[in-house]
Amino acid sequence: MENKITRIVIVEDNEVVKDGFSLLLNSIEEYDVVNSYVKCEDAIKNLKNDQSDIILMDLELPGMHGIEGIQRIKKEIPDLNIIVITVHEDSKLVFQALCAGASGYITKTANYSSLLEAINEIKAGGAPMSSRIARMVVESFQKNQDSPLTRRETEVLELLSKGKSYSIISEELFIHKETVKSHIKNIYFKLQVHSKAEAIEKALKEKLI
Amino acid sequence: MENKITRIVIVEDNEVVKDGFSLLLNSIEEYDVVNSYVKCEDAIKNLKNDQSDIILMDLELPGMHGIEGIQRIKKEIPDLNIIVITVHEDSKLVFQALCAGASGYITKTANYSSLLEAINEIKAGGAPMSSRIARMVVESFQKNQDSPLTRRETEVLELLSKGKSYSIISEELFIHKETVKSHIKNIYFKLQVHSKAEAIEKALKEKLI
DNA sequence: TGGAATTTACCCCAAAATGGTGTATAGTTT
DNA sequence: AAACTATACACCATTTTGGGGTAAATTCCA
Repeated sequence: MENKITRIVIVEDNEVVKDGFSLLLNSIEEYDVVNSYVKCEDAIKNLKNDQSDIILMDLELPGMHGIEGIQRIKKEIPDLNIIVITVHEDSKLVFQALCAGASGYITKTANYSSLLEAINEIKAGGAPMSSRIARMVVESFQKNQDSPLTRRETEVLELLSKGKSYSIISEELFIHKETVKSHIKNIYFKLQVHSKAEAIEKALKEKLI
Repeated sequence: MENKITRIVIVEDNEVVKDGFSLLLNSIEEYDVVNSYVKCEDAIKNLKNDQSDIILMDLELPGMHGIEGIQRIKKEIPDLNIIVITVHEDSKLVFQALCAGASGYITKTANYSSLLEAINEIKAGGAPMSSRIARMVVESFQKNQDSPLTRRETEVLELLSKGKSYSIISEELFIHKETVKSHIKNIYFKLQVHSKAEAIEKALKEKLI
């Protein structure tokens, strides 16, 4: 198992970076950069031929955007691991890439060692991320610990945000439907809103649920 | 900056592990284990006195559960970094801990070096996680790339899941209200459901939205 | 280029859900 | 003792939802 060669494909429009990565990785016995492309489209065309285990991918590319590319590649070969390598650290792109199917997200840095680490991480079943990205990802889970809502109200709002009606909520919480209504009245008052949609929007934005 | 001592608190009911960690960390110049506890309650009582930068925390503890403990600690001192150290890898606990405010989640292993790495990661503003945990976290973002829904249907369902009514959805998508209805009818048919709540539940479970 | 899939739009209708009033009691926590 | 929380009920108008149909324009892909 250990001496199987890891086949790598690179998609990167900056030729210098692309060739740099190729040289670096090819200089290592266990890695083989089977192909490298400047455009997603070309990488997708040759997916079957390349039979790669890992794709290193930039996001801002000529033609198809990297996010779209990730989606198409994962749709075709779900087990292929894609590592995004970019200069962008803005959260929108990060989450879009992860949603699209990226298994790692690292930022271009001067040192190549983090790239090698990332590839080893992926091979070990991990999800390599640079420090800041990892923190962003973890923080996206964290709830606001200073919610104005009580425990019960939060619970009700959570069910409401799953599209459940007052009746269903009352059944699931074993309380009267009118009680659910009371809770919702209080939620609306505390959040200063006047409808379900507004309440959910505000709750999501402030991470109350 | 670099020569500031990092103050660490340990909460761990296994005395052997607790003392092992303490010894290890105290043997390093820049770390100071200011206190260690067997129970969350005690750690919380001494939060102000301990003035720690980092808390290493087990989850299954006598008395208050670690998840609850994390919540209380973060509520009191939001900037305190908490690293969960446990044997459990089940996803529910991981996500609960992250939601509660943990900044890292590593599993107890034989080697201590990963513990030191984790602490360095945290100090560097990262979010240390063991490979499997990182992968779980990243996978939790990934959408199902084989959705039976079309782009537009997905869009409609996403808005529906935010509690928006047909009217609001139609306004936001600049289409007729009846068109929204058509999309929703098709969504229900494809997902084999008969209500909003069922559709959202199924969509969330199958990661269609 | 031609058929399939997608997106758009409309009709009817009854049941269900929502949101705004207002009131009130038991229990918990501080 | 006071404040907060969770519970429950009544009335009422408006909105929303879901089920039944139908059908045209557009886009995609083979």
